[in-house]
Amino acid sequence: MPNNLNENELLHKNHDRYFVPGLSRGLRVLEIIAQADKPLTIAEIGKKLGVSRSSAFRITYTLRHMGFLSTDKGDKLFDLGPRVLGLGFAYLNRQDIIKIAKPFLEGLRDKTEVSSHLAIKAGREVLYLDNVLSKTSFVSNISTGERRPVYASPQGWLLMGGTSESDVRALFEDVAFKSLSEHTPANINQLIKRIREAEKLGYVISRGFMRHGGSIVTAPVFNEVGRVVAVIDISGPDSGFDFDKMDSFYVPHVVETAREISRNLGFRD
Amino acid sequence: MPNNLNENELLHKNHDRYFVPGLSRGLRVLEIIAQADKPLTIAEIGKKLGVSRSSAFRITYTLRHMGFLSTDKGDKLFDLGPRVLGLGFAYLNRQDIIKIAKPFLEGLRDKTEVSSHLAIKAGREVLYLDNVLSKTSFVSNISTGERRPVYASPQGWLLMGGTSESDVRALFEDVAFKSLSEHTPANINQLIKRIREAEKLGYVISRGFMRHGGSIVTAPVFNEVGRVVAVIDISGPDSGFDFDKMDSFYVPHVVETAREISRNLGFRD
DNA sequence: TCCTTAAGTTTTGTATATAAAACAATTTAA
DNA sequence: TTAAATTGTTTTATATACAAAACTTAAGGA
Repeated sequence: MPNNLNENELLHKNHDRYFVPGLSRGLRVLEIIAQADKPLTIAEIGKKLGVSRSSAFRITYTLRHMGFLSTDKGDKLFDLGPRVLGLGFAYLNRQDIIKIAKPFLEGLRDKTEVSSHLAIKAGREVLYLDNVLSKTSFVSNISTGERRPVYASPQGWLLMGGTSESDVRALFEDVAFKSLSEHTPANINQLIKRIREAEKLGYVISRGFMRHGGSIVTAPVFNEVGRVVAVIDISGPDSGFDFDKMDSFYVPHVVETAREISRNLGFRD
Repeated sequence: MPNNLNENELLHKNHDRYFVPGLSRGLRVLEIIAQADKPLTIAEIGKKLGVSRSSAFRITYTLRHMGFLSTDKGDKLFDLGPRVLGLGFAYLNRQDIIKIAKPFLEGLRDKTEVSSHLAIKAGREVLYLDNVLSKTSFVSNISTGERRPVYASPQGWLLMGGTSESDVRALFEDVAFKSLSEHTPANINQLIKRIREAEKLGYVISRGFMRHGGSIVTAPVFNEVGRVVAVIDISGPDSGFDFDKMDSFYVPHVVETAREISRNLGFRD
């Protein structure tokens, strides 16, 4: 994984002066373990991080004694510890937008009978902050905390609205565009086109996206200075939608709900 | 908060040799900000952490550039950044407890015909990790990812079992006890009483809790060292329960299911 | 207005965290 | 079974992270 090394180098070269390397590396160890699909050894961690075994040893030692990492009985394999949990949920608890949006999402769910969601942009990913489950078709295939690539999701395109072309290019410079469906843009130029279309239209409808038989209607939420700060959507299996009423029913409801949330964030049309 | 300092000292004295102080302090900055109910300045962070302003500056600089902290427009106030979210949810995804508990929760649902749930403690909140819907009485009013205040829920009291009185007081020191029903403790003393009762009894029955016409039967799940790590419950509208069979039927089933899950986590009575 | 205090930033000498190397303990291969 | 390779741990010389002090800017108070 040369990516890990590159990111490390990049951070070091750019912000050398005040950087605390031990901290940076420790947090990246947590993410490396989070992304790995199995517990890792010290040697593996060191290799992925691009540091010596002795340094990896000291970092894991610190994290383990603090409760951010746990080990198996032999102290050979490191996995995430319970102390990391507090951080993620503390973040969620402070996002006022969740509390503000909640009743509107519930209203939208009740009107459309489809699960509704709230998401923001976190780096190159769409991050789901809340989901309100449909009462009729029980399930949503998205849960709070889940992430999707920005480039490959309609919510992501809306969230990039208002971003300059050069900023978009900078953000996706070294990203491989994997084709997740026929709608996935294959390169940056196609992505920029999608972003501009979504921006102009003010909503996105997607059918058969990311997985078979799922559909999405999504619209942007603006803050007091008119920037896109979040998106809401209704989504679920195709069986939950009446496709004849897409433009006349679902879209207006989603767009209007997004606008109401925006107004509660201080947005004035 | 002298606690922060003490913990720091302790860690240093005990494990001096291989400790990475920058990492330890950075993570504690994240937790300090997570626990604070407002964004903090560099000076405040330094004070709470017990380090100089210049060190606090370097730590926040590092965390901010990595996306673990965000700042307001003036770069004066620091709050948690979106990157922390990934860590918490990665932990949840790996917690075998959800997979281990699932079949037992389903069995409990089938026997009792009431929706069953799994929850853990996350800070001052009860966090629902899984719900298994009743097939007869329509819905559960709880969904995965939802949170309830620890002090106001029977599950929360059980989850606080084994916690010392002083730790309980510290945790709820600055919490306002809102009365959510006639069963809600009105202050810390009443809460401690509830916790001890729940701990002694080994389960909690609650009728008309949190909302009209809802009941709960809940019991604790223990890990291999006998600590409470989770709770399970059955809950739903009163219409789903046969109240004559509370003690003879529902309670034994819930308690026994909790014990089976505990055994699968390594607990030995 | 000027003075005082406080907070953020930068510089710098020094205490110390770090990576390499050595060592110990496993695991793998022949 | 023995040798070679790999991994975890300890030591240690040195590169560097740290706290203090200096500097800069902003906020209050008289």
